[in-house]
Amino acid sequence: MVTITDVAKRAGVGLGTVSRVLNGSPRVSEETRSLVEGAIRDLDYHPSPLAQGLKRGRTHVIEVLVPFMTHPSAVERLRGIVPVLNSGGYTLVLRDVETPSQRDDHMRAMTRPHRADGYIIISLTPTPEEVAAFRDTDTKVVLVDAHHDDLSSVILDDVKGGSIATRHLVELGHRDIAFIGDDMNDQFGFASSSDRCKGYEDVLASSGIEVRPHFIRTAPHGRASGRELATQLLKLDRPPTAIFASSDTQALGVIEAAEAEGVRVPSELSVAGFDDIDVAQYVGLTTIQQPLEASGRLAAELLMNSLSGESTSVAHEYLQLDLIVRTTTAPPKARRGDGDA
Amino acid sequence: MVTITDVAKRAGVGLGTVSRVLNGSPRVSEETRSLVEGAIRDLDYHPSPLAQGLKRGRTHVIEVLVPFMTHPSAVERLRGIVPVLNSGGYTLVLRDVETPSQRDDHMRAMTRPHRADGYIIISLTPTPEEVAAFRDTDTKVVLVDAHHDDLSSVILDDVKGGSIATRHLVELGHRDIAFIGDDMNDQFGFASSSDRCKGYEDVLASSGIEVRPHFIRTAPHGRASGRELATQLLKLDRPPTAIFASSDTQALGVIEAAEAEGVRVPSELSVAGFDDIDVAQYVGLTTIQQPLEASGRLAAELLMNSLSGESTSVAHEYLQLDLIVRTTTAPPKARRGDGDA
DNA sequence: TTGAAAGCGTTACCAC
DNA sequence: GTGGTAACGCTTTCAA
Repeated sequence: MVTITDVAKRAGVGLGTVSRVLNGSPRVSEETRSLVEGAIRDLDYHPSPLAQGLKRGRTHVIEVLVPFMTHPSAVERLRGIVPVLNSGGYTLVLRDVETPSQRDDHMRAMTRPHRADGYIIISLTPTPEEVAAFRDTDTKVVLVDAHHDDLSSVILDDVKGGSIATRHLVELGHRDIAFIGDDMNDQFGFASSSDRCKGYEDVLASSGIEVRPHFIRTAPHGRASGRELATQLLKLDRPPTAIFASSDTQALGVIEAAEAEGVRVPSELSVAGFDDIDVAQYVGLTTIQQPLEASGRLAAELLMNSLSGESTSVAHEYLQLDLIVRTTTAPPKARRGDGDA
Repeated sequence: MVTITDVAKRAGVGLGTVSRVLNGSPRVSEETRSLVEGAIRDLDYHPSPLAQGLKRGRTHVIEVLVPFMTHPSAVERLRGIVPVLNSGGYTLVLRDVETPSQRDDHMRAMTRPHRADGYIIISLTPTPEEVAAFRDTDTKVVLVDAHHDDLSSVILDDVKGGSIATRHLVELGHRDIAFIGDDMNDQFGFASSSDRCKGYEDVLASSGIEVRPHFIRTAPHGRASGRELATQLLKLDRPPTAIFASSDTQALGVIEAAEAEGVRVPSELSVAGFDDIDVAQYVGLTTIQQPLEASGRLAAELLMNSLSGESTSVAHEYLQLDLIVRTTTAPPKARRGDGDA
């Protein structure tokens, strides 16, 4: 292993001088500088990030905390984060969160010294105690898809998104509209699903449609749970004519359920999702598009600015939402049961 | 920041003793140990990974080098890698490779000291010089979806996979079968695509079907390129009745092209892919399934074993391949042009 | 402008 | 068993 001492010897200077050259100090003569640079090249010397980190108190590492990192929306956000980190010369450490205890462990670990220079937290809301710990230890944090007044964040108006999707369904003529979302009692504290549900309820109420509790179903995130929930709904005496799922992943499960039950989409059942993940266009899923990649990019940029000391204030970036109408939503047909009753 | 010295003071012992407790040395009395453990708990002390790393010469970090980390197959492999690393207490550093120069930079950087304890390289084949550097610096490396005699790897028999897919098409009755794959001249040196092409050629030859060069087309990996290549093929005077794409991603592009050209799948064009990524089942894509997640898991396990000194030898794990017949392949129809000519 | 030396937080060796 | 100390590779202060 070639160290700074080796370089110093080779160049015939003190190791302090090599360090100065390395760090671009102006207090080095031109000749000395090129001498040292030559030695560095000859020896193919690269400073130890560990030693630098220990001395400087900074690691040049950014950690990304993300629940279920293989979920399509997480991947899209990462896609936005990575290039920004790269161009800033930062190393990306990925912390996948699959259980509540992992969530807690990682949140706690964030305030430990020598860990990372900054953190991007996706879809997870820190508790007040955790936020207090961030403040006390001056830990740089940016939230994505989660909100806290004291922390910078990149967010979207989930209530509004839920409204847009539901209004689309209402305008199509649907009145029996069900909602499928993430379990709101889960220990992760995902907030977006319940906010989307609120938007759903708002629109129903303002459209004079009764909000029926048995039309609102939640389960842990995932395609399988979406499918299961939809199957229950479809087996109801009076099933919904439209289902708004709070994520595309779950909407995909809904479509699976419809297929399995022999219910045609969209003629017998309209399905709307949320996110516009990659697959959505293949299945022609009507959905609320949120700029996932941009959200990652923005978050990374916010963090870079905070790290470079450019911006010290808390910022909240709101993302644009768009309704993408594809082929899984249509006006409802006259209900089979309606004539007979 | 609380250091080992603080703990030592609090416990009223020397800092060497604290270190011994930390590292589970047997040469500590029971009483002293619990005294120290109490102090550690009281102070919520956690050793600095930087200082430990510097001293020990190990970082407890595993780097994963992956081209286009957001590609579905990369994500699936990562899904397998993550839990193994976690359970081993390792931190995951992700290096996304998007350009040849990034590839080279990261490969070179791997042999630098204090970087990571081990590396998982996905879909990238190191050059002989790079392998020599690994050997000289005793760098622990496991390859996934790439092969080198001197490096442990998790691989599949791409030639065989290409054969299986092509044979399926031949058995269906196709004789005009085209191949679409990754650019073999690209600077990444992806080998799998060309191996799959070899399997394709083998089967054609042994089936008495002429291998026509203009039926073999390659371009940089991606859906868009698959689409473009397929469009060219479809516009030929005598277009193929089946296309074997060396990846599902490209096969998806082929299907897009067929749609755009008004060519029906599978009645007018059969399409087979490779990988069985998540989307494949949605579009009913016939494909060669490879256990992507398992490949990540195996690679991580191989690396863990190598790191723990359990296994010092080079190992090559072969993955199982399965043909998944869905709805994008069917016997060819009598060719429109055949009667007229 | 440069060299020497202290110190970052830890481990491991050497005395006791 | 335990405490002190050197050393890991680097940055930065202090003299010169």
